[in-house]
Amino acid sequence: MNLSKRCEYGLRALIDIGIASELGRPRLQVSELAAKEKLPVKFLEQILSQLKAAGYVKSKRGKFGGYSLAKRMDRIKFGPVIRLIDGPLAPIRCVSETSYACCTCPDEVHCGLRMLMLDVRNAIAKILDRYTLAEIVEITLRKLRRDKVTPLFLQPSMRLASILPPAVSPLGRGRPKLKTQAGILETEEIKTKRN
Amino acid sequence: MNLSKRCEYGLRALIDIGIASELGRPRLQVSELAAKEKLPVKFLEQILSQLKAAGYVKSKRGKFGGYSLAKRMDRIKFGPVIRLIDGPLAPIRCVSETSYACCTCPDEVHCGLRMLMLDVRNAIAKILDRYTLAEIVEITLRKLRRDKVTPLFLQPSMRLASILPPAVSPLGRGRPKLKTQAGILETEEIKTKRN
DNA sequence: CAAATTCATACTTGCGCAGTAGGATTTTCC
DNA sequence: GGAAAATCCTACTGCGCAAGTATGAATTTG
Repeated sequence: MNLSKRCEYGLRALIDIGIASELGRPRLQVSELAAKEKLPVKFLEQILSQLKAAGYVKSKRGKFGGYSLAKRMDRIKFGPVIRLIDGPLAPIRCVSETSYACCTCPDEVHCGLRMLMLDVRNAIAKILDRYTLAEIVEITLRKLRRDKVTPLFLQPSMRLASILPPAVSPLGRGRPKLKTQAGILETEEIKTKRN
Repeated sequence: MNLSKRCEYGLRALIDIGIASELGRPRLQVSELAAKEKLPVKFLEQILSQLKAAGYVKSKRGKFGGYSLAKRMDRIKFGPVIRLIDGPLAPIRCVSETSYACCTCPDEVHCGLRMLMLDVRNAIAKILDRYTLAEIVEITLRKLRRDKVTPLFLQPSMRLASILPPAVSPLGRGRPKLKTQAGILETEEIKTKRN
């Protein structure tokens, strides 16, 4: 049930670019991204290259170049990005929608494990194929603003509150609707219970 | 989001032993299990050894030996078994309940990826930590009976319908309650849409 | 004792993850 | 035009782990 580092970094980058973009800096450099998230520059470079090839980001070369989003944030769902980098969401191939392969079991129709894993796959896909980058960015910004934290790639002169006054998006769009399902993302407080 | 073969085989074995047990054959040999699911004998042997060490099955050595369940089926949940073999359910460690590890990101509280993955983890755990072997076995048996299929490790002389007459469990317990959530497992028909 | 089983341990083989390395190409500024 | 700063491209590496194989010891039954 693991997300690869490669995929994790890729998603982090997308979210960061999305946030910066929403705050008026549509383009970020690989070195900035790597610095913020503390990850290897050259590795991230590769990942962004892959995301570019898949049409999620576009780049500008040379001095003051960098990466920006290639499509609208509300059109970027997480499921497809993860599938691109890590392969199918399904725990086992015989329940994959996008890359089915039959398994070794004698009777797929009456396979208990398959039924269980189909449920798991659907639960995962229900989340990852519904949430868009726009929603995650919006929620993150709301939390940042609530706690008066300034994102790192903003110049200290740029204040988050002044850039994004409460309840008004700089893009003029209303706050995205989040009527997906009962999830952490909808709640204001994240209860971080560990053990 | 992958389940390892090792884990898959282990779960298959548990389910098979559970089914056989419910049908009056509480002990199965590794060779039988391997033959039914078409998987390598020695590999499966290793896996069962691990499951034994963890207290899920017990074994009898020598001629006519084999493996049987070491605890009640309704006490065996899938989540812990998968954690045993494959490690944490969480896609990234910073949202793992059972083996948390902080990640490289600068601000865990405001990390959008973390919020998303926490939702995914919870969705997975909600299924795997709720369903028990007893429920999966019951559902499988019901489907087998409905379609008049005889499990392979039954002698042809043993008829499924005679062993498990409709709506009456040989153990005398009623049919398990499945009020978990809307899932494939509850529905009678599995819609196997692929593409 | 012989056959059939589990038990224990070691070994193999290949692949994929997580990077490194080095240079080519493009863009901007002086 | 040239230097600096970025992306782009390709190759390479280390190494850990998944997925088995292999061999034999210990145990149980007939």
